[in-house]
Amino acid sequence: MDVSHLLDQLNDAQREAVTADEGHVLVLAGAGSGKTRVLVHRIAWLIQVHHVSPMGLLAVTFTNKAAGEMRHRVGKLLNLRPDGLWIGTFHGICHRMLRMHAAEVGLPETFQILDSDDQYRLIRRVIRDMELDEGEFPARQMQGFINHHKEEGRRPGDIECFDHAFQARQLAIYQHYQDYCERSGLIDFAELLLRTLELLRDSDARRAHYQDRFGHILIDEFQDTNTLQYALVRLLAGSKNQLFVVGDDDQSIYGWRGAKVENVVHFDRDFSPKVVRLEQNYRSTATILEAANRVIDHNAERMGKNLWTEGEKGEALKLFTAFNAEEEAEFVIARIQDWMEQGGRASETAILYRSNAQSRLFEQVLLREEIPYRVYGGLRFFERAEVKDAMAYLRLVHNPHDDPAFERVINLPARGIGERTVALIRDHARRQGQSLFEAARSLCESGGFTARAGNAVAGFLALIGELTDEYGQAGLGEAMQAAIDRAELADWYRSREPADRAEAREENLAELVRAAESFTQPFEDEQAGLSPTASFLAQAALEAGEHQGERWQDCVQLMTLHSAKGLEFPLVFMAGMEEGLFPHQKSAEEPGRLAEERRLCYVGMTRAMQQLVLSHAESRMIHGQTNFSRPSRFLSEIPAELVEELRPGRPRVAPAQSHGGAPQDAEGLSLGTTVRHPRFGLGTVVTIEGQGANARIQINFESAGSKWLVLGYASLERVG
DNA sequence: TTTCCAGCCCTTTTT
DNA sequence: GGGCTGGAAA
Repeated sequence: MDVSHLLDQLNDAQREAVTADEGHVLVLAGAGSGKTRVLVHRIAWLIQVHHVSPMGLLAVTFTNKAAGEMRHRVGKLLNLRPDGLWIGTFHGICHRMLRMHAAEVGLPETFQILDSDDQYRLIRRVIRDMELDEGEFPARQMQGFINHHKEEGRRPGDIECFDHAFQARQLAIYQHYQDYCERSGLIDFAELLLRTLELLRDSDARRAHYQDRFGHILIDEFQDTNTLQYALVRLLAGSKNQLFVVGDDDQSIYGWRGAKVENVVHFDRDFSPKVVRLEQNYRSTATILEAANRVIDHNAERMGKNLWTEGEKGEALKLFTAFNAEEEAEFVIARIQDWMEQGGRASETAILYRSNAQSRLFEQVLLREEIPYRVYGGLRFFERAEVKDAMAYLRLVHNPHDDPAFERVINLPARGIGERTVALIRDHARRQGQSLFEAARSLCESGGFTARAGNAVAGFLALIGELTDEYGQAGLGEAMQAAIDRAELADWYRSREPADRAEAREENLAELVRAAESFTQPFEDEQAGLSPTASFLAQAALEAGEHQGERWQDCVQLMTLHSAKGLEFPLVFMAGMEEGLFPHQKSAEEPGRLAEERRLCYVGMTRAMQQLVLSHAESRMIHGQTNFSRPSRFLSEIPAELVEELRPGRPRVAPAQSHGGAPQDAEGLSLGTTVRHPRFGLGTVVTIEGQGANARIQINFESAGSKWLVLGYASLERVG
């Protein structure tokens, strides 16, 4: 068989990884070195050359987006849909296994996944039920405590308690929370993994089954695996299956949420894999790579890697020092306008920052300049309050014992069921070991409520009952619509929120109905015996959807450095390069955390394809107070010869001109000249950088403010 | 029961 | 500076 199409487009190192024979493989894949390509081609290679059945392959990624892309690319390369091939996230794959063996792991058929918000609310509920001080045991912190232990594979009984009253209470909260989940058929994200691990560990039959099935296991972003995930991988691998692991220790930026870079080293030790390094970069200019390499060099304990490229040297990095954060934002947006003036697209530019709060200033300027932009982060579709409200009704129809769903909508919209009444239901439920739904019903029947509350609760129960009865014949979309209509959710938002806010919520509800209507159950879910509703609910929890709908628009991309991982842009800005902000204050003290900040810097720098612009402000408002800070230490780790410093804003001659060149170009523009621009009108030349058609000049326009323009493109007319 | 305001917190995020 | 929470007032 001709397999040249699988190898043609690969370089030597990539080919070595793709065609590796027997044994495990560890691919250390630098940024922009084509790791997804290697994974995709490896899968195709195994299927077409080694005739491995797609059924015998398991490919694991960290995000649904990555899984989707891999699935798509494998299909395209093989020119068919590889049915039976399991490609998914750790959580998605564990979920599927648990559905197939629900009874065996002690879960009801209708078990529901708790997302972090559900989990947080439930933990807060538990703490209140236990009558503990919420100041001493903040729910956020307890959520961290529980998830941390679960991710290390520890049940409450596995945690050593040194007879500390405080520690004992923390454990009690974990235990109560867990009991609550068991009772209501709920499972949080970490539990998906832990339950699966226990299933494979404790059941010889199941372990044997999956070990026999998956002869080849491929894992992406291995540096992001946590303890539980690595344990799962080891269990699934057994003694004979082949692991193909791709990762980059230099891009490990999630240590703070339990990821263990050490797993890369442990893998090397535990499995003695063939190690392949992908160091040729296909993304950035040589200058950008050199700068990034030099920064990451300051980290100790690296596995060692040096990115190189056959491509252009490219321009020097730019460094801008702003007086304050406002000026920094003005500068960045002016450079983007400049880029667009020259024919660049807004979507080719990204503004990266360390913390979300930094986006505000950029948004203000972008809004004023009427440049479309998109901010990553924030709430995603299925995390929006109105969507969760409507989904809670569907959850109750699917499983009335879903207490978090019950709590969410028992009085939403307000139907006169207050805290006292709900407390009564909770209390009854706890004493009877029932769900809130059952407790409410039995209290209704036994007349345990006041007349007023009783009517209200009966009304709510009847509503759920009606929806349940009708749902039998209806499709998912109709059921969703019915729930929204009957509950009168839209009226509720309209009655208590400003019109634009309420309208946005209504639009989201309409979108939710559309999503339900067009939902097609994944083939694998159907095989695992899930009902379409169960599939839909699970997917909403596991895959919360897009941050914002308008992807299509050509707009500037704003995001944190963390969310930029895996992406690339021709023009990248890294803003807020200041000590205290980046590296962040809270990470600066510990060497390990500082190293992670430096990796974050490396990740940011390697996003840039053509141009990288770094900026810092001498002062900025943080928490309502003006802070003064020094430039980030990472800036000083970049060799000076790779950086061009810009200091516009101050009326000062640019460096290029101080070397004797006349501060004037062929068209006779000089500082102070008045010019006319077709769009921006009249303005005064403030700064000139460079010469000839490539010269960049800053002009203070009378009405449009300060702009940076490239002389060759700007069609300026000299006035007077 | 609902609504409003003062006081609290404040790094990064996917599942 | 701004978003969320909980306690106090209507």
